[in-house]
Amino acid sequence: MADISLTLPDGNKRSYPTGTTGLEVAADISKSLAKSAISCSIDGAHRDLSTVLSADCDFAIHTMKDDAQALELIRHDCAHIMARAVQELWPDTKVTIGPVIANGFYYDFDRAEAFSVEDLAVIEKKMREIINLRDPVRTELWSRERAIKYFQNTEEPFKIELVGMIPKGEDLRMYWHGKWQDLCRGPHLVHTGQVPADAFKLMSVAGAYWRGDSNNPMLQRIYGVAFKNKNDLKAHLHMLEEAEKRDHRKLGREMDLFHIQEEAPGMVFWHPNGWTLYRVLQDYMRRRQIADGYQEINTPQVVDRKLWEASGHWEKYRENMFITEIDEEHANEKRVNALKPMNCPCHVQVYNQGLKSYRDLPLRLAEFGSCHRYESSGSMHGLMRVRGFTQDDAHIFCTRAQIGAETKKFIELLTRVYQDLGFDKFEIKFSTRPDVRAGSDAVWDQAEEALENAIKALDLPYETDPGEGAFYGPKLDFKLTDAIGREWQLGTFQADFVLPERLDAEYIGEDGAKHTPVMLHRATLGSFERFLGVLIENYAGRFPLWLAPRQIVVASIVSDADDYVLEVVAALKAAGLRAEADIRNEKINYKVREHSVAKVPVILAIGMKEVEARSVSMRRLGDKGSKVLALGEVVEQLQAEATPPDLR
RNA sequence: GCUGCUGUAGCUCAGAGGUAGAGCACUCCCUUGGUAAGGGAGAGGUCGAGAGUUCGAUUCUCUCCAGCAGCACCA
Repeated sequence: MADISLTLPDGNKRSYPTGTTGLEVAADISKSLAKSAISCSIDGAHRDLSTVLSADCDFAIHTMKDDAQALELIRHDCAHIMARAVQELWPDTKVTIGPVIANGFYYDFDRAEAFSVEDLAVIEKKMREIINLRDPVRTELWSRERAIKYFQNTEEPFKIELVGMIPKGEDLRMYWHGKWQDLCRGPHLVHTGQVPADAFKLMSVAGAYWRGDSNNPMLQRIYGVAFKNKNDLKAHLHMLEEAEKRDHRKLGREMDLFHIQEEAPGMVFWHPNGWTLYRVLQDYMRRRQIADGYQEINTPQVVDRKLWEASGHWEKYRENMFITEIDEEHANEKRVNALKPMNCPCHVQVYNQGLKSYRDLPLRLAEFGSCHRYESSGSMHGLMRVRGFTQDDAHIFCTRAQIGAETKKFIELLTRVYQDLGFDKFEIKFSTRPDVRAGSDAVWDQAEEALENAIKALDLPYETDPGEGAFYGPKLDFKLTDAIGREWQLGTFQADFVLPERLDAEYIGEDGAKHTPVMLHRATLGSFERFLGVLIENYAGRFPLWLAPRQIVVASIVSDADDYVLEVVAALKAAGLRAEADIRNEKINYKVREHSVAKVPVILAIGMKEVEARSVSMRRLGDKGSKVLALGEVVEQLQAEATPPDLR
């Protein structure tokens, strides 16, 4: 048999007879390597050690020290071991798929009875038993027919469907550990004992549609996390606990920012603290936008269906709209109105008042527009996904030639705003023309080029999402990652060739003829609600002074200091700071603790020493100690710090 | 919308077929204490809503509403 040549990662070459397996190579290199090996890479592709080598290649043996490969295998094998455990415990369960995901894995099952949280512990126990068996993992290539026949016998309808989905000509691979068998592309570990028995945990059960389609039956998905060792698992669970602590819903309650109640699902009741935060952010955005050439407007929230029919929303978006019908008893005429789900049609109405010249363009109309959308009940989530919200919306009416400059201008604004608010990193997604679209290819060419060139000119990284643009134009989406690692699409920038035409927007060009302007829909924060949710989690409630709803509490240590406390509060307020007095009959320890828990950034403690010296003892949130400073000095320092970034 | 779970005092949660309990918060009293909980007393609940079973339901059953996790959705 002819030899094949393997190039190892260190550059050395070794020759073996064709038909040698990865494991045999490992054994040939060293006995200990054979023992610690978990998988191999053949020309960069991750494979089982049992893979038969049949050609010259770059070859590498992986051990548990190779994080990427080790974690992939551990998690994937965990999914299989879980599936086996479940089928051993409840043989009537049908298996489907079980992929690796961030930090772990899941497996989707079909079973008449629901898995309970208590079942998870039972399954975990069974999984440990399987791991302890150290069952060797065996694999074979099967023909399509044989696989289908097998799954018909074992009554696994989902697996039969999967076989049907695998492209013709591709091999089907079967895996076994013990008697348990599954269709899988692999690779897998050498034996079940290689999965660390103390580094995985089953986390939750939830429904998931078969193949992600809501027309399909719902399966039961069990989620698990798995790591290389117990410490990594512990660290991950700890991270989850920390993430839970900064959940904006929890902080919203603790910091008395807002609440949502049954009578108005998905609508926010802002409390004084939360509304202060909201207003500080809104005032900041308003200044930034006006400085950038926007004009602020305000448009109606309840608008006759005729406008929504004209804009196309009635046809395309009706199921997400709140419709209001006027009570016939009180109306002469029956009208059907909708709460606006978007501001754009109203903005065109403002644009349409009076004839516009090309000299008026670009015309930037901004509105903190209150919108309502009927979101499905299961999709709502605190402030992140609500039914009533306010966008920092604006529409730029411009010529096609102006798209590029406006794009660049907007991205610059957005970058500055995100930086000011503590987000240094965001991703840009550039979505190009979909198959079904309005407008000529020439117009799309021009718009796509304008958007892309703007990103390039600013030297920002972006990724292109071909075909994901709206039917009316290409778009840019701006995504932030929050503290819990979730990605939120906040900012957006969309070119629109359709709506201005539908709603008869026009301008007189240099040539004296009427033209249709391009409309650029854009939002920086997206909605105040969602953005504040992200902001709360990003700062874990510990806002920089300029954003903090409660900035300073001045607390007396003894009641003889109360008058001076009130004087200090007055001085701080006069300097435009948000300050409160705490002259309750409580110990300073108690006051410090309470205001620290409430995440007030600055506590000024006042005892008789401070009264006499006309000073204050300043404690910053999170600090252990305090600093004594002259009153005037503190006012000046805090005032500077509390100045919004755009006014510094 | 779908699957599962949950809904008891302002908050976090315990509880049982015979109309309820803890801690914190709140009110009052004592305490004037120097940087993350001083002590005592008191008040506070139609046990998410409706229907059914039962002598009796907050507890069991059903329906609805809301929340949570995930899925689907987010033109």
